[in-house]
Order: sequence, then structure tokens, then C-alpha cells
Amino acid sequence: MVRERTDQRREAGQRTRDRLLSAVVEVLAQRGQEGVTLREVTDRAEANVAAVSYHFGSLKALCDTAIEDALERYLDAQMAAVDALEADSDIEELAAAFAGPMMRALAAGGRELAVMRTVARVGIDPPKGWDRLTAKFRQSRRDIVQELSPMLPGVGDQELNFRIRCAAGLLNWLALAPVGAELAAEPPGQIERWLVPVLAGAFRGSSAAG
Amino acid sequence: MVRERTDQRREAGQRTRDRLLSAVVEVLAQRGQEGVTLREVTDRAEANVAAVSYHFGSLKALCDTAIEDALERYLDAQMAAVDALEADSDIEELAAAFAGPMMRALAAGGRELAVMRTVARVGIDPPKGWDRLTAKFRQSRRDIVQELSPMLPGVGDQELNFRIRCAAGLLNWLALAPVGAELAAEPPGQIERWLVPVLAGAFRGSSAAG
DNA sequence: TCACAAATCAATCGATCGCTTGAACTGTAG
DNA sequence: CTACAGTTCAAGCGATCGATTGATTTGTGA
Repeated sequence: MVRERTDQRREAGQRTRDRLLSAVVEVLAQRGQEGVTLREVTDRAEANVAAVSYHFGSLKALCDTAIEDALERYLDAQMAAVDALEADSDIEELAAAFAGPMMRALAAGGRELAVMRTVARVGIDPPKGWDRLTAKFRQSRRDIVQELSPMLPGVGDQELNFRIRCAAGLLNWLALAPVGAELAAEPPGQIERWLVPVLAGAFRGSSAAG
Repeated sequence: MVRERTDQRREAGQRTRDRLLSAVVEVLAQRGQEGVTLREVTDRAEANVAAVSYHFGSLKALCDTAIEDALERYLDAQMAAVDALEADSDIEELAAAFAGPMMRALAAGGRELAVMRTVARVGIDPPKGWDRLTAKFRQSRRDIVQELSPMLPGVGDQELNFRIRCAAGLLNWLALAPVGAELAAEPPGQIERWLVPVLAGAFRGSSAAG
């Protein structure tokens, strides 16, 4: 058997880092970047105030790390759901895949939802110098335009891109606003039954009817 | 001619109050409630820090006054637009009326847009004890359900109410997120041409097509 | 002209902010 | 056991927070 590499000190440090990241995501989700204070984060994480400087350098660096993790996790989940679509899917199935990660987070609550709320808040107040991740968002929207374009031959790519941003914005709004929490309190399946038609209608626009 | 009631001291005080309200709305729109600081508000208003306490009692009272004004102004504009609809209007016309105030603010920018952004932020982080205005929001949604229900006979009132909240949430998102600013930078009329079909589709849902 | 009220001002308060410090604690190695 | 590195800790730093104070300016009305 291989020699176990279990330095209890390093493991304790890693646990502290994880607790700090969990705590700051909760505060980011609840109050936004402007509302994050060092003491509240360290109290939630049951850590000393100096732990933030020691492990991350500064409170801002801790926030940036947590935000970057959240954005990356959300984008990967959403792109995976869209990529897994069948080639002959319709708009409703695309909408369901597009909204899947958010709907699951709404139903689950907890840290999953906190990640979503953090992502949504960053969509409103984007930190400066996040070109890499905003580029990744743009790319994911281009992918969805490719899926959506054949289903709506009369709509230009720019307008489709706008509709996707509207749909994404609506999901973010549900993550943040009380209406999302109320929706999550409905019976199971209600989220999907109510939300997917709205998103599909937004994708489809007015073209399908007078 | 009637004796002019022009006490220059009271008029100066009123001007200071107005400048403080304008300034705090701008900061509320830009950074949210957590991001408002006394100094930034008074600097923007070119007033002394003590002016806030003197005229409003506290920074929170100033914020509450500005937020209440903004909510009331937005709701009145939206309800007036919807009430002015013809009896035989279709869903597109309802969507255009519903989005009218927000679209005009997006195009106009300035304080109009700041009011909208403040309203939108309150929709995410509602202060405690705002039962009166949230009740007014509920009432306005009931009015729109009345307009929308005959156009969509297969959809229940609860689901219609949800769709209206989605549409309102989307408008709020456009007020806050960069996508709204980009949309406002498009040629005149582009906002309405792109946004109204999305809202109408969201109202209509999937029922109109396969 | 003069007493008074409305408004503004600089100065300052205690509290809290993010962050740093040096010591203390803890488990790892030689 | 000793020396040391990784981590945690209480204490305190300067800066900024919202709010208050007493003095000062300014226009009103007798």
C-alpha cells in the first residue's frame, strides 16, 4: 500500500478554504458584492478574520475566486445540457435544457441556489477585467443560436441572440427575486410546467401567431 | 396680483432635498442599497453631510423616500399605459403597453432610467415593511390578468399571473444588466421591434404552436 | 435696525470596515 | 526531544462609515 499523504495541517487549511468559499458564496448570493463584509464571512465559516488574508490574500480575491468558480460551474452545466440535446429536438426541449440547471437549483435550494444567485448578481454588476468568462458566455450563446436558428428560419441571428439573452436574464431574475422562491415552493414539476412554455414562447416570439 | 410666497430659505431647502433625492436615486440605481454611502450622495448633490439628517432624518429614510417615489412613479406609468388599451387589443399591443415605460426609460437614459433601475433592484432586495406597495404591485398584476385572460382562454389565472411576473422580471433585468444598455444603443425602434415579440411570446406561452 | 428662524457648514463622535502583526498552537520530520 | 513549517488566533492598525454638534451664514418680519 502506498504511503498515505495526509498532512493534517494542510488538510485543515483546505477545509478552512472550502468553508470560506462556501460562506462567501452565501453572502454574495444574499447581499451582493457590495454587501460582503470580512467579519460576516469569517463568522459563517467559523474562521478567524486573518484566515482570509492568509489563504486568499484579500477579501476581494476570495470573492473573485468564488465568483469565478460559480460562473464556470453554471456555464458548464448549461452547455452540457444543451449539447446533450437530440438533433431533432423542438423549441420546448431546448428551453427545458436551457433552464434545467436553474430549475434544479431552484428546487434544491442550498449552495446550488446560492451559486445561481451569485451568477445572476454578477450578470448585473460585472466585475472589471472578466473578459475571459464573458467571452465564454458569448460562445455559449453562439452555440445555442446554432441550435435555435433552424427552428426559427425567419429570425436573424442577432435577434435570436437577443432572445437568448432575454431567456437567460429571466432565469437570473427567478434566481434572485421572490417570485423564484415562491415558484420553488409550488408542488414538484410546477416549475417546469410553468416556466418552459414561457421560455419557449420567448424564443419563438410572435411569429407563430397573428 | 397675489402676494408671491417666495421664502428664499425654504426654496433653497427644497432644492437641496431634490438634489439629494436625485443623487440617491442615481447611487441606488448604480450600486444598490448596500452600496449607498452618505458621502457619495452628498458629494453628488453638492450638499453637506449634515443635510441628509437635517432634511430626511437619516440616510435610510432618504433611501426609503427615493425608493417609494420610484416605485409609485413606475407603477402609475405602467397601469396608466395598460388602462389606456382599447378593449379589442391583442397580446402584442398589451405587451407594448406593458413594456412602454421601461422601453422609454431605456431609450431616454438619465434619471428616468435610474428610477427604473432602482425599482428593479428593489424587486430583488425588497426592504422590510413595504406591504402597501407590494399590495399595489399585486393589484396591478390582477388588472393585467383581467386583460390577458380573454386572450388566452386555456390558461389559468395563476399561470397568467406567473407569466406577468416573468415579463416584469425580464423588463427589470433589461434595466439592470448590460444587455439592456446594449439594446438601448441600437437604432431607434429596435427596442420595440425586438422586445415586444419576446414579451408577447412569453405571455402566449407554447399554446399557440406545436 | 434688530431678533429670529431656516439652512449650511466644519469638526468630530463611536462603530465598523479590511487588513496586518507577532505570538501561540499543532502536527511533521530529523 | 528538538527544530521547524503550516495554521490559527487575539489585538490593534488606519480608514471610512452614519450621525451629531455648535457655530455661522442668510433671508424674514417686526
